[in-house]
Amino acid sequence: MNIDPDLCRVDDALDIIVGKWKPVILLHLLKNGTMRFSELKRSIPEITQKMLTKHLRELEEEDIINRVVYPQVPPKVEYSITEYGKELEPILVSMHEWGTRHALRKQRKQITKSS
Amino acid sequence: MNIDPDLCRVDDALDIIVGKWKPVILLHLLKNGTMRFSELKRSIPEITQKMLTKHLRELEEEDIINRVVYPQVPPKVEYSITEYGKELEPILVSMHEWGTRHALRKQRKQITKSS
DNA sequence: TGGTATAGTATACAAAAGGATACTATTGGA
DNA sequence: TCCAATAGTATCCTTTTGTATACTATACCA
Repeated sequence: MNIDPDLCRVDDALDIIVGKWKPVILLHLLKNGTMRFSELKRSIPEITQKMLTKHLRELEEEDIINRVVYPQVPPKVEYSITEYGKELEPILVSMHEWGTRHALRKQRKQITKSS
Repeated sequence: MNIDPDLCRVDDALDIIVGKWKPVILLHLLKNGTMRFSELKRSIPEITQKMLTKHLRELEEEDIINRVVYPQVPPKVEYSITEYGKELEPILVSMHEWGTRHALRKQRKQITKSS
């Protein structure tokens, strides 16, 4: 099956997935169901609050995740994948599988090069 | 099936596919088999030579495409997908399909908003 | 003799993405 | 009375990515 390059919609999908922390955010939510902002932050220690907020907002904007604010102090905000967002899972899985093979291949290439 | 976010290899795959013109370059090569530099350039009129060269070099570096130089003047260089690179096709196809649905969804959202 | 074609490089610049750090409001608890 | 916890903003800076434009070598053709 061949995609006509002029009607290519790959970029529409990439726009959603691309972002330094987006895949890992999505995987955490797919794995754990519902998570608070602070739980996500703790699960991805290297991310800054700014980037976490930014990526969550972008994913929410595209209906990939839900954001629920509880009006209490200190604040509580919960994030979860939408049903629509779950349609991304097979793509993430196949990218993870391909990426795993690719990482191994590069590793082998390095070893043969240095020997 | 759940991917452990800490062992996530999605980014390894994204690193290869991401780049403003990479998907469209790959689709052209998947569709047409072998193409010369100038054919690709003509097929993607808005791309600059610099970006075409850069993306082709990066794809070559990762064994996704082959580059064959014919020692003649004016120069002739042919590009084609490697067998390994063809393993990316199912991922591109599913991203294209998801992207198509997503574009339609956004379009519908726009229409209902404006009416 | 000068123009065309090919597959690039080189240089400078603009825009987008990401990072570091400090700051906010509010309430309960020590 | 002061500190901790939560979910953010605001500001400034650096890095990465992409664009614009000019330039190259060489052979063929008119």
